[in-house]
Amino acid sequence: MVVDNVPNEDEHVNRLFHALSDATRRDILHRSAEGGLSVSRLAEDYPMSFAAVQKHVAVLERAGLVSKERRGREQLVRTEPDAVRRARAALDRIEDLWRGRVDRMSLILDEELGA
Amino acid sequence: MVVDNVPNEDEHVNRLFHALSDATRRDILHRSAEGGLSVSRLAEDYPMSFAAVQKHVAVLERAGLVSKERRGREQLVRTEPDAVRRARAALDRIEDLWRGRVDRMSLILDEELGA
DNA sequence: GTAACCTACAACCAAATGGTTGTAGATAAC
DNA sequence: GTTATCTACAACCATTTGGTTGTAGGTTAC
Repeated sequence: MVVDNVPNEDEHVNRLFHALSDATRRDILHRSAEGGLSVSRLAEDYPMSFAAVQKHVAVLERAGLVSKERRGREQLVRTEPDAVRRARAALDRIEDLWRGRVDRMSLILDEELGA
Repeated sequence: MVVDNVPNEDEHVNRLFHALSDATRRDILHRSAEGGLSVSRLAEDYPMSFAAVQKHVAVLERAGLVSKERRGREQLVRTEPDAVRRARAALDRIEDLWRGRVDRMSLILDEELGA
C-alpha cells in the first residue's frame, strides 16, 4: 500500500491546477494576495452561501495556495506565493519542452524522477 | 442575457486549468509537444481504454491546449504553445499582485530603515 | 450573562467528471 | 473486396464537485 496521506508530486500538481480552475477561487486568490481577509469578509462579495465560499477556501488550502491564520473569532486568509510559483514551474516544464530546450529538460526530468 | 456560446475569458481560463489538473493530460501535453502523435499511439502508454484517452485529448482540445490534424486515418495531436502561455499569464497576474504587495512592503521598510 | 458574529462541519442534492463497453464510419493493408 | 486499424460517439455507471440548509462551538460586544 502506498502511503497516500503524503501525496506525491502529481497529486499535488493536480490539486494546484484544480484549485485554479474556478473563477471564484481565482478571485479569492487575488483578493487574499493583498492582505489578510476573513472568510466572511470574502464571502460577502460572491453570489453564494458562506458555506460555499468556505469550501472554496478549503480547496485552495488543500492545494497549498492559501493559508489561514486565526485572529480572534475570525480566520484570515492569505495566499501563499510559493504555491503560485510551483504552478508556474509546472507550466514552464511544458513550455520548455515545446521550445525544444532538451538540455534544461533532462535536468528537470532528473529532478522529477528523484534521481 | 450574456451570450455564452462565445465563452468569456473566465470560462476559457477555467477550461485551461481544468485541463491541466490531470496527470494523464499533462503527460499527453508533454508528449505531444515533441511532435505529432496519433491518438492511438498516445493511448498505448496509459492504463485505460482508447476511448478514455480520446476524452482526455478532447478536454485538452476544448481548452485550446492541443489541436488535431488529420493525416490519413490517424489524427495527429500537437500542443498549442500559445495556450500554455495564456495559462502562465493568468498565474502571472496573481503573482504580480503578490509581488506588488511585497514591493510596497519593502518600500516601506526602506523608508523606515533608511530615513 | 446574553446576544450577535465567525467558523466548522454534516447531510443532502444536481450536475459534471472519468472511466467503461459497444457501435459505426473512414482509411490503409493485403 | 475483405480485413484490420484508427477514430468518433453514444449510453451507461460510480465518484467527485459545487452548491444548499441546518446544527453546533467559540469569540466578541453589550
